[in-house]
Amino acid sequence: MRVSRLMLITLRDVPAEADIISHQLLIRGGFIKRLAGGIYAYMPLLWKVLKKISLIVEEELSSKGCLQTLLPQLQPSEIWEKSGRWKSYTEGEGIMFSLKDRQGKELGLGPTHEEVITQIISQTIHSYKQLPINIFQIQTKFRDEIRPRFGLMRSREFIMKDAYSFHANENDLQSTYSEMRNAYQNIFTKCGLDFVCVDADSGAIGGAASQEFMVTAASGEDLILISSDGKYGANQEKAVSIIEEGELLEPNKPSIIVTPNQKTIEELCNYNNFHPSQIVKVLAYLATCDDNKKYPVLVSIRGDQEINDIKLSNELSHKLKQTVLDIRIISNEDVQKQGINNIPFGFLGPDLSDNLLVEAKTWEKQFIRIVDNSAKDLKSFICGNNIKDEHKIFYNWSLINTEQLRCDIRKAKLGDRCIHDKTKKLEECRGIEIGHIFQLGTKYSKSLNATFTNEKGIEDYFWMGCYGIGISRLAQAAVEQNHDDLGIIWPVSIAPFEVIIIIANMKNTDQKCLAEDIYQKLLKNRVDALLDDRDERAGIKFKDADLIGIPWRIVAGREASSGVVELHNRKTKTTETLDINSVLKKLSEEFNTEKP
RNA sequence: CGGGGCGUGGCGCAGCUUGGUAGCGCGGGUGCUUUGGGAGCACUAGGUCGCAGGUUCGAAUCCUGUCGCCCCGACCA
Repeated sequence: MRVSRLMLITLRDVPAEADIISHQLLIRGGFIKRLAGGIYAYMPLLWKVLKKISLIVEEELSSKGCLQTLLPQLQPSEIWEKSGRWKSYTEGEGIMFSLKDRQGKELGLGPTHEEVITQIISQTIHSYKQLPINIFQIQTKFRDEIRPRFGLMRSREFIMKDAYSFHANENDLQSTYSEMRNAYQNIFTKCGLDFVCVDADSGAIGGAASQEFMVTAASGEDLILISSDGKYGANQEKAVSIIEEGELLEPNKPSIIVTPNQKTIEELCNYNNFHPSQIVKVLAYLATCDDNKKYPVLVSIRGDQEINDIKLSNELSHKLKQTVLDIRIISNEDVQKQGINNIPFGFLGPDLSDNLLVEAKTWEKQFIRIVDNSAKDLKSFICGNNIKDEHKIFYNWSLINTEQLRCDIRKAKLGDRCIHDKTKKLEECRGIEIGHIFQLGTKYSKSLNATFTNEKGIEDYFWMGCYGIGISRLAQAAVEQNHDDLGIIWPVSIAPFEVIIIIANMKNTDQKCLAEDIYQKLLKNRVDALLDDRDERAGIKFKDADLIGIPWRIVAGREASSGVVELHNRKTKTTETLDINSVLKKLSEEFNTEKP
């Protein structure tokens, strides 16, 4: 390709719309153009990057025996209703774009394809002899994000590779799952990325085991906790740890203390010389569920710890046997709307009476009571007395007369000890999620009634896995991780071009001829070369080459008349002066293509 | 959804307080000079100032509404 025909338009100024470096560089380099919030055009340069990433993915998955397909993006609501996701994906903060056709039939634009593929496989595959199947597509996905941002990192339309596997039993699923994990490691390594694989929450997709692949970067949206020995890594949403030892409250006679206006843990500690770890903090949540009911939830946790809303939501879903659509702290406003005015916020105890809910208009009339291990383990503690300006002290759980569901809903954090080795501590870093693999189990096959005949001749549900890679996000993550003050430094394997040849002065015939000669020979050797033949000054060409991040640069310049050019490496910033044959030889070796 | 900010040629911005129908830099075009790190000079094209009302003799500027974009938050008694 010649730069003169590339519609390359680079910007000198940093665009106002972009906040993080990768987004700025992609716009400045002419890789993307914004059409609307969270909707971008992939310009020719970026499209080449996306195709290279796709090719790496396709080759790796093919080698693992995966099939490629292309599924419909427009999907009928019925299959989503069957799987039970239509409501949670379209209502409230749902992420699915939905519409009605002229018949009034409801349709959605696919944010993911579990329903579609499950339906199709169940109609096609009937016997265990045809299993396992692992099928994938690379396609545009649509998600109506609450807040699109950072360019391709969180957009409403994006390119994703999604794969789905079908198995006769759980063992087979597990072996494909680990094969896919292996494939992902190969893919991201080939893409030249620094990444980690961490345990993850499976979120709205559901299912059992799940892991995420994260490109480490300071601007990452996810917080990751990793053990100092590297053996354990998890998204904070999922992370577990051993809690720090607290300050023991020596058991004594249980009593009531007066704590005027001491509503926060901090105030309580300051006035009474308590340690936060001696207090049971009680928070009131409201969970909105699939059945349209709103459940008040009372959560107890050790005073110095924080609640992980994801874990809490999962525990509630499990207990209520349905999806929790939303979970949030109950506000004063909520309480007033319900016509309940006597909840003594700031002085709540785990045994807050259900009688307070009698007047509630739309809420369930009973608290679901959950206690985190950290609080339940306390032998003697302080907690609210359910009366304004009063706390209990030296209390223990035998004095609390309400049934409590004990579980882990605590947010693991930096410095906590690791489960696998108490001497190791958790460290924090930020990551960009570029891949996610799930063992779905039989969740979708059951809800969509997708069965096959097993070895015994009995109808059985498919065991399923699903595996995603954010192709367009990966491209931007690569930029976030590989740039300098001059611009992008693409990893060679996914660079839009491998080599750029610059003609320093277009009026110099020697330079032009030499550059043209090298260009043709590189193309012949299947090196992906770009020739900057624009009638521009050398400086502009250098700046552009650096900005768009081509890994190798050849300059036909001053010594062109003697057949000598410069070979410059974008990443190492090293330059060699070589004759044309040496350049071709070196690059051919570099890209492992045929010799000239 | 809540809070904050911004909408002025393709891009980045000034002008708005104190109304008098637009300006700077980059970019585009033409010409000359220059030619190894975003050149210089000259000429030139391009905007009814997001949109809709209102106030006024007169609105980019003041008022009301509306739309769009960006940022922060969705944090805990």
